[in-house]
Amino acid sequence: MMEKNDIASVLDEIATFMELTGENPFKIRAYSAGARILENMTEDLGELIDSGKLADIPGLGEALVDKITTLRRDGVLPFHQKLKASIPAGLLEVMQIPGLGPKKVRALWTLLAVEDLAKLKEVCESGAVAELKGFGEKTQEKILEGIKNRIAYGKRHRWYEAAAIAEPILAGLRALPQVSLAESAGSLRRARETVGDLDFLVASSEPKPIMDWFVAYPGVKEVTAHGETKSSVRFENGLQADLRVVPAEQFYFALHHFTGSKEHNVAMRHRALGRGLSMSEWGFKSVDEKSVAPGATSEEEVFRALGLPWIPPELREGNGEIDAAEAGKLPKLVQFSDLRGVFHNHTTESDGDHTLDQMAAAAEAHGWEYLGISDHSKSSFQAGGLDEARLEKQLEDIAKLNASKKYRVRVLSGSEVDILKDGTLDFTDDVLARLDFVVASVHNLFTLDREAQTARIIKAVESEHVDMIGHLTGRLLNKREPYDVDIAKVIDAAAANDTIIELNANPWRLDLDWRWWRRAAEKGVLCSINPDAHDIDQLAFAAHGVRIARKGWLTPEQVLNTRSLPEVLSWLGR
DNA sequence: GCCGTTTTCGGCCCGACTGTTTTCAGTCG
Repeated sequence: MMEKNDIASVLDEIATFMELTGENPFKIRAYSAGARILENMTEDLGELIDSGKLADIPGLGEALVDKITTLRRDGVLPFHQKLKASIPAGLLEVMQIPGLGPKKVRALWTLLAVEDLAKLKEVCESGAVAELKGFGEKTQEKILEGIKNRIAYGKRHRWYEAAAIAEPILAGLRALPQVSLAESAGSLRRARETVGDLDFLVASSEPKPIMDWFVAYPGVKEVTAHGETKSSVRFENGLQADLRVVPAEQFYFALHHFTGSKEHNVAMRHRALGRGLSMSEWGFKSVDEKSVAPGATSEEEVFRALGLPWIPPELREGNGEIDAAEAGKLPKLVQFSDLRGVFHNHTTESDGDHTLDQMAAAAEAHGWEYLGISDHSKSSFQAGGLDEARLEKQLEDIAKLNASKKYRVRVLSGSEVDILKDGTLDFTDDVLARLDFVVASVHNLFTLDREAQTARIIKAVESEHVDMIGHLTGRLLNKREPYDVDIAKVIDAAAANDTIIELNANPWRLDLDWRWWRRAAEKGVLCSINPDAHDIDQLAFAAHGVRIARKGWLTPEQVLNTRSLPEVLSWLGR
């Protein structure tokens, strides 16, 4: 049986193959769109298929439903296999080289027998590529450069790394005298966990000096485009950045357009057409050309023209945000300033870099009412996990610190207790009962099969003393895949047992993923935005968690640590 | 391949930029 994301990959592969065979572009788009739908779907695919409701999803017609059903059931699709057999597998990688699209790859394949990157490199180095019609010296060089850097180019960058590059550029753009408005757009503005490239948008009537400043920015390794209204550069680490300069009256249309997502824009354009307006990054145009189309001096006005309230960028993923906006049901999203404390933080007792006292001082500086300390338990030997005696000692230290009234922040005693292989915990119930809160996490046996991993975690969810489950899937962005766990089942168990699921705000983790939170919250699962800080600076990771919570449609009411200390203690039953 | 108050065919976003060629095709977003 094949899972959603694997089916999506097959559909994407079909789309790429069809590009190479010169299929109808709209047919290709339908397959790609189908893949995106599957990836963004949190409903159980098996249930949708069984109930016949898969076909109700816009974008999935008879043919795709049929193919998805076959893939899920058989794990293979004859249509896909046949297509695959007709095209060299290596061409998929060739397609990834910047500047190479289906037409050029097809030419390389049919005219120079290029079937993989090795052969591509060879024919570039021999000069054969530059001889081809439609190719030339520059293209040939660019391909070689692309082969050399393909790993760096292909990689998506974690949000905070992209943000660190974007912020000074944005500040620099705003400081230029020719610039009246500047924003960053794209997936950075939508707060995706990873960012493919940076999109800057500037309003100005004098683009040239702005473009010149941008392409000369320190750290730019390569200028891939330098035009009147658009320039593109690439930085040392492979991250690409685009800058577009538009007249002020187009700025908010362009900002909306380049913020995306693509799916959101498609839905917005569709809505505009229903109101007699054609919508693009340039603005509205009246379809009948008789009436004057509305302009916009803010993003709010873009939405208002379509009868909608402003939709926060985090929600613009084409997952029903427009329907919700129309119905007046957009969530009032949680904000960083709503947080009144944080759980799940470490000290020097286990693998943290700062002492209990230092962590408390740092939490106080954030203005928080409480700070939850949860060092590792004894089985996490590699992290200096605490045994019962050291935990006892830490309990006393925390009690003393609180009693001293040195800080106004109340330190809550906890443990990040290991979930053992069979789902039992690293401490016995009587030990756990003495703590203010308990986070239970998996730190080993990442490769257990789905059934065993799920059962193990659910057993912890059901444990009387476990208040929250830490980093549910264990993923490290760009580094380690999530472990194989049936998240929907864990969510159901968490709802049934009043167990919180953590939103681990470490920017490598951002776990649980934003795609699941809306469903979890609808089922009644409470979230806790936990920095998992291992030093005083990492307490600020909570901000990353807030962004992901917003992406997951969460309101302050659905997040435990927006509550006051008395409310939190009451919820914890202490 | 999908969709439909323009409904079973015919449209599906389209403009900027580059590199090639010399007026435009291909790529990208």
